[in-house]
Amino acid sequence: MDQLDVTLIDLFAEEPRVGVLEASRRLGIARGTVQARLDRLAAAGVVTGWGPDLEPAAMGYPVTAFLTLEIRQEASPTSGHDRVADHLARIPEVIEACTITGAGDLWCRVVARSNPDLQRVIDKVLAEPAIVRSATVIALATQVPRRLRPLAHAAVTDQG
Amino acid sequence: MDQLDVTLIDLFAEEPRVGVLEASRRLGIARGTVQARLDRLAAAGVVTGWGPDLEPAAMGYPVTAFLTLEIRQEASPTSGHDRVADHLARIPEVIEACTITGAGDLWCRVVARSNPDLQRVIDKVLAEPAIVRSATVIALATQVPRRLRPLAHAAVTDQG
DNA sequence: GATCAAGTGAACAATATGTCCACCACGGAG
DNA sequence: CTCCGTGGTGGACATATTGTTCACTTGATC
Repeated sequence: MDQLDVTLIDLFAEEPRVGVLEASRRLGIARGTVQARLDRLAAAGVVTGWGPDLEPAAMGYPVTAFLTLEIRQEASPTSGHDRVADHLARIPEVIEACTITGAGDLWCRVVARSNPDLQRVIDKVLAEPAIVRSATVIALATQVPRRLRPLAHAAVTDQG
Repeated sequence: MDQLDVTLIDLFAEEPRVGVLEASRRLGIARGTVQARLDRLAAAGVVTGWGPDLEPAAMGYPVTAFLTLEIRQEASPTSGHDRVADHLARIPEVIEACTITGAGDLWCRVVARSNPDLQRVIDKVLAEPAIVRSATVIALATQVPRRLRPLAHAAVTDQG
Protein backbone atom coordinates (compact mmCIF):
# COMPACT_ATOMS: atom_id res chain seq x y z
CA MET A 1 0.00 0.00 0.00
CA ASP A 2 1.92 3.01 -1.22
CA GLN A 3 1.23 6.23 -3.04
CA LEU A 4 0.82 4.49 -6.38
CA ASP A 5 -1.83 2.19 -4.98
CA VAL A 6 -3.80 5.15 -3.71
CA THR A 7 -3.49 6.98 -7.02
CA LEU A 8 -4.72 3.86 -8.73
CA ILE A 9 -7.70 3.56 -6.39
CA ASP A 10 -8.53 7.21 -6.91
CA LEU A 11 -8.40 6.85 -10.66
CA PHE A 12 -10.69 3.85 -10.74
CA ALA A 13 -13.05 5.41 -8.23
CA GLU A 14 -13.40 8.57 -10.28
CA GLU A 15 -13.55 6.94 -13.68
CA PRO A 16 -14.69 3.36 -13.36
CA ARG A 17 -14.78 2.91 -17.11
CA VAL A 18 -11.03 3.26 -17.57
CA GLY A 19 -9.53 -0.12 -18.17
CA VAL A 20 -6.20 -1.43 -17.05
CA LEU A 21 -4.51 -0.27 -20.20
CA GLU A 22 -5.87 3.25 -20.05
CA ALA A 23 -4.93 3.47 -16.39
CA SER A 24 -1.36 2.53 -17.18
CA ARG A 25 -1.23 5.27 -19.80
CA ARG A 26 -2.64 7.88 -17.45
CA LEU A 27 -0.16 7.09 -14.70
CA GLY A 28 2.77 6.51 -17.01
CA ILE A 29 3.47 3.01 -15.80
CA ALA A 30 3.46 -0.40 -17.43
CA ARG A 31 0.20 -2.26 -17.88
CA GLY A 32 1.57 -5.26 -16.02
CA THR A 33 2.26 -3.05 -13.03
CA VAL A 34 -1.33 -1.88 -12.88
CA GLN A 35 -2.63 -5.41 -13.07
CA ALA A 36 -0.17 -6.60 -10.43
CA ARG A 37 -1.08 -3.74 -8.10
CA LEU A 38 -4.78 -4.39 -8.40
CA ASP A 39 -4.27 -8.10 -7.81
CA ARG A 40 -2.15 -7.30 -4.79
CA LEU A 41 -4.70 -4.90 -3.34
CA ALA A 42 -7.42 -7.49 -3.75
CA ALA A 43 -5.25 -10.21 -2.22
CA ALA A 44 -4.45 -7.95 0.75
CA GLY A 45 -8.14 -7.42 1.30
CA VAL A 46 -7.88 -3.67 0.83
CA VAL A 47 -10.12 -3.84 -2.21
CA THR A 48 -12.98 -6.19 -1.45
CA GLY A 49 -15.01 -5.75 -4.58
CA TRP A 50 -15.89 -3.73 -7.61
CA GLY A 51 -19.62 -4.03 -7.36
CA PRO A 52 -22.07 -1.31 -8.27
CA ASP A 53 -22.66 1.18 -5.45
CA LEU A 54 -26.35 1.31 -4.64
CA GLU A 55 -28.26 4.29 -3.31
CA PRO A 56 -31.18 3.34 -1.03
CA ALA A 57 -32.91 6.67 -1.56
CA ALA A 58 -33.02 6.11 -5.31
CA MET A 59 -34.52 2.69 -4.71
CA GLY A 60 -37.40 4.21 -2.81
CA TYR A 61 -35.97 4.12 0.71
CA PRO A 62 -35.07 7.71 1.55
CA VAL A 63 -35.37 7.36 5.32
CA THR A 64 -32.41 6.16 7.35
CA ALA A 65 -32.51 5.37 11.04
CA PHE A 66 -30.23 3.92 13.66
CA LEU A 67 -31.58 1.42 16.15
CA THR A 68 -29.94 0.55 19.41
CA LEU A 69 -31.19 -2.77 20.70
CA GLU A 70 -30.87 -4.37 24.09
CA ILE A 71 -30.73 -8.16 24.03
CA ARG A 72 -31.97 -10.51 26.71
CA GLN A 73 -28.85 -11.96 28.25
CA GLU A 74 -30.38 -14.96 29.94
CA ALA A 75 -29.35 -18.46 29.07
CA SER A 76 -31.24 -19.67 26.00
CA PRO A 77 -31.13 -22.55 23.51
CA THR A 78 -28.97 -20.47 21.21
CA SER A 79 -27.00 -17.39 22.14
CA GLY A 80 -29.18 -14.29 22.17
CA HIS A 81 -26.82 -12.43 19.88
CA ASP A 82 -26.75 -15.16 17.30
CA ARG A 83 -30.50 -15.43 17.24
CA VAL A 84 -30.93 -11.72 16.84
CA ALA A 85 -28.23 -11.45 14.18
CA ASP A 86 -29.97 -14.17 12.25
CA HIS A 87 -33.26 -12.39 12.60
CA LEU A 88 -31.82 -9.09 11.43
CA ALA A 89 -30.12 -10.70 8.46
CA ARG A 90 -33.53 -11.75 7.18
CA ILE A 91 -34.83 -8.20 7.08
CA PRO A 92 -33.79 -6.47 3.85
CA GLU A 93 -34.24 -3.02 5.34
CA VAL A 94 -31.45 -3.75 7.81
CA ILE A 95 -28.38 -2.45 6.02
CA GLU A 96 -25.83 -3.32 8.67
CA ALA A 97 -25.63 -4.30 12.30
CA CYS A 98 -22.95 -4.79 14.90
CA THR A 99 -22.50 -5.27 18.59
CA ILE A 100 -21.33 -2.26 20.53
CA THR A 101 -19.99 -1.16 23.87
CA GLY A 102 -22.07 0.94 26.22
CA ALA A 103 -25.70 0.92 27.16
CA GLY A 104 -27.09 -0.87 24.12
CA ASP A 105 -25.97 -4.27 22.95
CA LEU A 106 -26.58 -4.05 19.26
CA TRP A 107 -26.55 -1.21 16.83
CA CYS A 108 -28.15 -1.35 13.44
CA ARG A 109 -28.83 0.85 10.50
CA VAL A 110 -32.15 0.53 8.76
CA VAL A 111 -33.87 2.28 5.89
CA ALA A 112 -37.53 2.79 5.12
CA ARG A 113 -39.80 4.18 2.43
CA SER A 114 -41.12 6.93 4.70
CA ASN A 115 -41.47 7.83 8.34
CA PRO A 116 -44.66 5.83 8.71
CA ASP A 117 -42.99 2.98 6.89
CA LEU A 118 -40.18 3.14 9.41
CA GLN A 119 -42.65 1.95 11.99
CA ARG A 120 -43.25 -1.15 9.90
CA VAL A 121 -39.52 -1.83 9.69
CA ILE A 122 -39.05 -1.32 13.41
CA ASP A 123 -41.91 -3.69 14.09
CA LYS A 124 -40.22 -6.29 11.94
CA VAL A 125 -37.03 -5.86 13.91
CA LEU A 126 -38.80 -6.06 17.25
CA ALA A 127 -40.60 -9.24 16.27
CA GLU A 128 -37.70 -11.14 17.79
CA PRO A 129 -38.55 -11.78 21.45
CA ALA A 130 -34.89 -11.79 22.51
CA ILE A 131 -34.91 -8.03 22.03
CA VAL A 132 -35.99 -6.45 25.29
CA ARG A 133 -35.64 -2.78 24.49
CA SER A 134 -34.89 -0.50 21.57
CA ALA A 135 -34.12 3.11 20.87
CA THR A 136 -34.54 4.77 17.50
CA VAL A 137 -32.72 7.75 16.06
CA ILE A 138 -33.58 9.09 12.64
CA ALA A 139 -30.88 10.40 10.35
CA LEU A 140 -31.75 13.85 9.05
CA ALA A 141 -29.19 15.37 6.71
CA THR A 142 -25.95 13.83 5.53
CA GLN A 143 -23.04 16.03 6.56
CA VAL A 144 -20.20 13.84 5.40
CA PRO A 145 -21.18 11.23 2.81
CA ARG A 146 -19.66 7.79 3.27
CA ARG A 147 -16.12 7.95 1.98
CA LEU A 148 -13.01 5.88 2.42
CA ARG A 149 -10.55 7.40 0.00
CA PRO A 150 -9.34 10.13 2.35
CA LEU A 151 -8.54 7.32 4.75
CA ALA A 152 -6.51 5.55 2.08
CA HIS A 153 -4.51 8.71 1.59
CA ALA A 154 -3.92 9.02 5.30
CA ALA A 155 -2.92 5.37 5.52
CA VAL A 156 0.04 5.87 3.19
CA THR A 157 0.91 9.42 4.20
CA ASP A 158 1.07 8.84 7.93
CA GLN A 159 2.86 5.58 7.91
CA GLY A 160 2.57 3.00 5.18
CA MET B 1 -36.20 -0.92 -11.54
CA ASP B 2 -37.55 -4.40 -12.16
CA GLN B 3 -36.46 -7.96 -11.65
CA LEU B 4 -34.02 -7.84 -14.53
CA ASP B 5 -32.28 -4.80 -13.07
CA VAL B 6 -31.81 -6.60 -9.79
CA THR B 7 -30.50 -9.71 -11.49
CA LEU B 8 -28.07 -7.54 -13.38
CA ILE B 9 -26.90 -5.82 -10.21
CA ASP B 10 -26.46 -9.17 -8.50
CA LEU B 11 -24.46 -10.53 -11.37
CA PHE B 12 -22.08 -7.59 -11.47
CA ALA B 13 -21.78 -7.52 -7.70
CA GLU B 14 -20.80 -11.17 -7.57
CA GLU B 15 -18.55 -11.21 -10.58
CA PRO B 16 -17.27 -7.74 -11.30
CA ARG B 17 -15.07 -8.97 -14.12
CA VAL B 18 -17.93 -10.03 -16.33
CA GLY B 19 -18.31 -7.50 -19.10
CA VAL B 20 -21.48 -6.30 -20.73
CA LEU B 21 -21.25 -8.96 -23.40
CA GLU B 22 -20.74 -11.83 -20.99
CA ALA B 23 -23.59 -10.55 -18.83
CA SER B 24 -25.93 -10.52 -21.82
CA ARG B 25 -25.01 -14.13 -22.54
CA ARG B 26 -25.54 -15.23 -18.94
CA LEU B 27 -28.97 -13.66 -18.75
CA GLY B 28 -30.02 -14.55 -22.25
CA ILE B 29 -30.72 -10.99 -23.32
CA ALA B 30 -29.29 -8.70 -25.96
CA ARG B 31 -26.10 -6.81 -25.27
CA GLY B 32 -27.80 -3.52 -26.02
CA THR B 33 -30.36 -4.25 -23.34
CA VAL B 34 -27.69 -4.74 -20.70
CA GLN B 35 -26.01 -1.50 -21.68
CA ALA B 36 -29.30 0.39 -21.71
CA ARG B 37 -30.28 -1.00 -18.30
CA LEU B 38 -27.00 -0.06 -16.73
CA ASP B 39 -27.20 3.42 -18.20
CA ARG B 40 -30.73 3.76 -16.90
CA LEU B 41 -29.81 2.61 -13.42
CA ALA B 42 -26.98 5.11 -13.33
CA ALA B 43 -29.19 7.89 -14.65
CA ALA B 44 -31.84 7.09 -12.02
CA GLY B 45 -29.20 7.37 -9.33
CA VAL B 46 -29.70 3.80 -8.17
CA VAL B 47 -26.15 2.94 -9.15
CA THR B 48 -23.90 5.75 -8.05
CA GLY B 49 -20.56 4.28 -8.96
CA TRP B 50 -18.47 1.26 -9.72
CA GLY B 51 -15.49 2.15 -7.63
CA PRO B 52 -13.37 -0.30 -5.71
CA ASP B 53 -14.82 -1.18 -2.31
CA LEU B 54 -12.25 -0.42 0.37
CA GLU B 55 -11.86 -2.21 3.68
CA PRO B 56 -10.59 0.08 6.49
CA ALA B 57 -9.36 -2.87 8.55
CA ALA B 58 -7.10 -3.99 5.72
CA MET B 59 -5.72 -0.47 5.46
CA GLY B 60 -4.65 -0.57 9.08
CA TYR B 61 -7.77 0.83 10.71
CA PRO B 62 -9.48 -2.11 12.38
CA VAL B 63 -11.29 -0.11 15.07
CA THR B 64 -14.67 1.42 14.32
CA ALA B 65 -16.51 3.77 16.64
CA PHE B 66 -19.64 5.88 16.58
CA LEU B 67 -19.56 9.37 18.00
CA THR B 68 -22.58 11.35 18.98
CA LEU B 69 -21.81 15.04 19.13
CA GLU B 70 -23.71 17.89 20.62
CA ILE B 71 -23.27 21.20 18.84
CA ARG B 72 -23.40 24.64 20.35
CA GLN B 73 -26.62 26.16 19.06
CA GLU B 74 -25.88 29.80 19.78
CA ALA B 75 -25.75 32.36 17.03
CA SER B 76 -22.34 32.36 15.36
CA PRO B 77 -20.65 33.79 12.25
CA THR B 78 -21.45 30.62 10.37
CA SER B 79 -23.99 28.01 11.34
CA GLY B 80 -22.67 25.61 13.93
CA HIS B 81 -23.56 22.60 11.86
CA ASP B 82 -21.78 23.87 8.79
CA ARG B 83 -18.64 24.63 10.73
CA VAL B 84 -18.59 21.24 12.33
CA ALA B 85 -19.37 19.43 9.08
CA ASP B 86 -16.49 21.25 7.49
CA HIS B 87 -14.24 20.31 10.34
CA LEU B 88 -15.24 16.65 10.16
CA ALA B 89 -14.77 16.52 6.41
CA ARG B 90 -11.11 17.39 6.94
CA ILE B 91 -10.50 14.38 9.15
CA PRO B 92 -9.80 11.29 7.06
CA GLU B 93 -10.75 8.93 9.87
CA VAL B 94 -14.30 10.28 9.75
CA ILE B 95 -16.01 7.87 7.37
CA GLU B 96 -19.43 9.46 7.45
CA ALA B 97 -21.50 11.89 9.45
CA CYS B 98 -25.06 13.08 9.59
CA THR B 99 -27.40 15.07 11.74
CA ILE B 100 -29.87 13.10 13.79
CA THR B 101 -32.97 13.41 15.88
CA GLY B 102 -32.88 12.91 19.61
CA ALA B 103 -30.41 13.82 22.30
CA GLY B 104 -27.33 14.28 20.13
CA ASP B 105 -27.11 16.61 17.18
CA LEU B 106 -24.61 14.88 15.00
CA TRP B 107 -23.68 11.28 14.53
CA CYS B 108 -20.47 10.14 12.95
CA ARG B 109 -18.61 6.99 12.21
CA VAL B 110 -14.87 6.99 12.69
CA VAL B 111 -12.12 4.43 12.39
CA ALA B 112 -8.76 4.17 14.12
CA ARG B 113 -5.59 2.08 14.08
CA SER B 114 -6.17 0.83 17.63
CA ASN B 115 -8.04 1.68 20.78
CA PRO B 116 -5.33 4.08 21.96
CA ASP B 117 -5.29 5.57 18.48
CA LEU B 118 -9.02 6.11 18.76
CA GLN B 119 -8.26 8.67 21.44
CA ARG B 120 -6.16 10.58 18.92
CA VAL B 121 -9.00 10.55 16.42
CA ILE B 122 -11.53 11.67 19.00
CA ASP B 123 -9.23 14.48 20.03
CA LYS B 124 -9.05 15.59 16.43
CA VAL B 125 -12.82 15.61 16.22
CA LEU B 126 -13.19 17.53 19.48
CA ALA B 127 -10.71 20.16 18.39
CA GLU B 128 -13.66 22.09 17.00
CA PRO B 129 -14.90 24.41 19.75
CA ALA B 130 -18.49 24.35 18.47
CA ILE B 131 -18.74 20.81 19.80
CA VAL B 132 -19.89 21.00 23.40
CA ARG B 133 -20.28 17.36 24.26
CA SER B 134 -19.59 13.93 22.78
CA ALA B 135 -20.35 10.31 23.47
CA THR B 136 -18.36 7.41 22.07
CA VAL B 137 -19.47 3.89 21.36
CA ILE B 138 -17.06 1.31 20.01
CA ALA B 139 -18.20 -1.24 17.47
CA LEU B 140 -17.26 -4.74 18.55
CA ALA B 141 -18.29 -7.49 16.15
CA THR B 142 -20.08 -7.10 12.85
CA GLN B 143 -23.35 -9.02 12.94
CA VAL B 144 -24.71 -7.97 9.58
CA PRO B 145 -22.11 -6.68 7.14
CA ARG B 146 -23.10 -3.65 5.11
CA ARG B 147 -25.32 -4.89 2.32
CA LEU B 148 -27.79 -3.27 -0.03
CA ARG B 149 -28.68 -6.04 -2.43
CA PRO B 150 -31.38 -7.58 -0.23
CA LEU B 151 -32.95 -4.15 -0.24
CA ALA B 152 -32.86 -4.03 -4.01
CA HIS B 153 -34.69 -7.34 -4.09
CA ALA B 154 -37.28 -6.04 -1.67
CA ALA B 155 -37.69 -2.86 -3.67
CA VAL B 156 -38.89 -4.73 -6.73
CA THR B 157 -40.68 -7.56 -4.95
CA ASP B 158 -42.79 -5.41 -2.65
CA GLN B 159 -43.77 -2.79 -5.10
CA GLY B 160 -41.76 -1.72 -8.10
C1' DG C 1 -55.11 2.72 -34.98
C1' DA C 2 -51.10 5.66 -34.03
C1' DT C 3 -47.23 6.33 -31.18
C1' DC C 4 -43.46 5.81 -28.02
C1' DA C 5 -40.23 3.34 -25.17
C1' DA C 6 -37.71 -0.84 -25.05
C1' DG C 7 -35.68 -5.05 -26.77
C1' DT C 8 -33.43 -7.75 -30.62
C1' DG C 9 -29.85 -9.17 -33.74
C1' DA C 10 -26.44 -7.84 -36.61
C1' DA C 11 -22.53 -5.49 -38.30
C1' DC C 12 -18.14 -2.69 -38.10
C1' DA C 13 -13.64 -0.81 -36.78
C1' DA C 14 -11.06 0.12 -32.79
C1' DT C 15 -9.53 -1.28 -28.57
C1' DA C 16 -8.62 -4.01 -24.48
C1' DT C 17 -7.66 -8.35 -22.38
C1' DG C 18 -5.07 -12.47 -20.86
C1' DT C 19 -0.86 -14.32 -21.05
C1' DC C 20 3.49 -15.13 -22.29
C1' DC C 21 8.53 -13.60 -22.54
C1' DA C 22 13.33 -11.52 -21.55
C1' DC C 23 15.45 -8.01 -19.16
C1' DC C 24 16.66 -4.49 -15.53
C1' DA C 25 16.96 -2.49 -10.80
C1' DC C 26 16.91 -2.73 -6.00
C1' DG C 27 17.36 -4.50 -1.21
C1' DG C 28 18.26 -8.03 1.94
C1' DA C 29 20.51 -12.50 3.14
C1' DG C 30 24.32 -15.17 3.06
C1' DC D 1 30.72 -8.76 -2.19
C1' DT D 2 27.70 -11.75 -4.55
C1' DC D 3 23.37 -14.16 -5.03
C1' DC D 4 18.65 -14.25 -5.17
C1' DG D 5 13.64 -12.70 -4.92
C1' DT D 6 10.45 -9.16 -5.70
C1' DG D 7 8.70 -5.73 -8.54
C1' DG D 8 8.84 -3.03 -12.60
C1' DT D 9 9.39 -2.56 -17.91
C1' DG D 10 8.37 -3.15 -22.74
C1' DG D 11 7.01 -6.04 -26.17
C1' DA D 12 4.56 -9.64 -28.45
C1' DC D 13 0.41 -12.55 -29.73
C1' DA D 14 -4.35 -14.31 -30.49
C1' DT D 15 -8.76 -13.63 -28.75
C1' DA D 16 -12.52 -11.09 -26.88
C1' DT D 17 -14.87 -6.91 -25.81
C1' DT D 18 -16.33 -2.28 -26.60
C1' DG D 19 -18.73 1.65 -28.69
C1' DT D 20 -21.74 2.66 -32.08
C1' DT D 21 -25.13 2.54 -35.56
C1' DC D 22 -28.75 0.26 -38.13
C1' DA D 23 -33.42 -1.84 -39.24
C1' DC D 24 -36.99 -4.54 -37.29
C1' DT D 25 -40.27 -6.25 -33.66
C1' DT D 26 -42.79 -5.78 -29.65
C1' DG D 27 -46.13 -4.18 -25.98
C1' DA D 28 -48.37 -0.72 -23.66
C1' DT D 29 -50.51 3.89 -23.81
C1' DC D 30 -53.39 7.22 -25.57
